[in-house]
Amino acid sequence: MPELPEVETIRRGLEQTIVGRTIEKVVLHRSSLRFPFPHHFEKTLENLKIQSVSRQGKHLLVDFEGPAPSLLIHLGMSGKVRLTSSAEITHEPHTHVDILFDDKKHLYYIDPRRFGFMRLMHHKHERLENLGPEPLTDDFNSGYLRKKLTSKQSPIKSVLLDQSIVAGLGNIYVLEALFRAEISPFRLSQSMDDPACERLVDAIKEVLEEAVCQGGSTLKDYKGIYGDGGYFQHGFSVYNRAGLPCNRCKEYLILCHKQSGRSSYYCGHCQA
DNA sequence: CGGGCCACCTGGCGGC
DNA sequence: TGCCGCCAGGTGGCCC
Repeated sequence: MPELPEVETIRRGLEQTIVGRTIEKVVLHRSSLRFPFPHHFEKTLENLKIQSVSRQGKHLLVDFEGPAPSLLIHLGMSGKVRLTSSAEITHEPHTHVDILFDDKKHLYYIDPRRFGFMRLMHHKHERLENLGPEPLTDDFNSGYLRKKLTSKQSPIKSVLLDQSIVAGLGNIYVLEALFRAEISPFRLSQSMDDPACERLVDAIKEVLEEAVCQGGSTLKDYKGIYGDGGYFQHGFSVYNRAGLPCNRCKEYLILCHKQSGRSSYYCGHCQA
């Protein structure tokens, strides 16, 4: 589920509910997700008081008061975070982590495919290696993008999926932004001139901001920390719309072609 | 080294 | 009904 808008929605939900709370107990229902949990993971977190919840790209970062490592969470493809009162004990399948707070609420981590992971970051403010700029900050601008694109041999879509170029985009929002910028996902990066880079940067910011406002996109899985879905999927122009009419030209049908193993949806008429 | 491809997992869906 | 192949919001590692 999770690209930047979904992770940001979760971050906002957690910020309002767990900041100031203290972890009483951590229970793991398996020893690894994508990677093994750190040694002494549970004991390290117990009795820590949450100071803030932040986000870098698709990563969630939980910081604690006092000298303590930060908790880094990546949701992979199917990871979900659910906050429930003590009354709701309903464990859905694939619940791998159970964190109990001092107000007796549980934070569950659920992840059927187990592509997600958790880490402890011991160096405060340690930058996540290899993460590019946040797309919604001024560090991500057309000058920056143009410079990054000139040396690339690959099509524009692959570059935008590279988290070291810009952090937080995934298949959905890359394709939606390319449609808005009227740029084909197959266009070679080197052919992107200044006007094209400006259109693309604007489109990326616009799409992400709208999606964040709507609580992200819910496809198969739910997303909010209370199990509530987002609404941006109703605003898709191309994603999952193969065979439906393009809502810009109203004439051609949205196409779907594989691009390095993943589906690319686009309008062959509006995007060049 | 850059870029393409596969593997890692489970579940849901459509087709036969 | 049942089985099979294919697909899915991500990304680290391998290979050329």
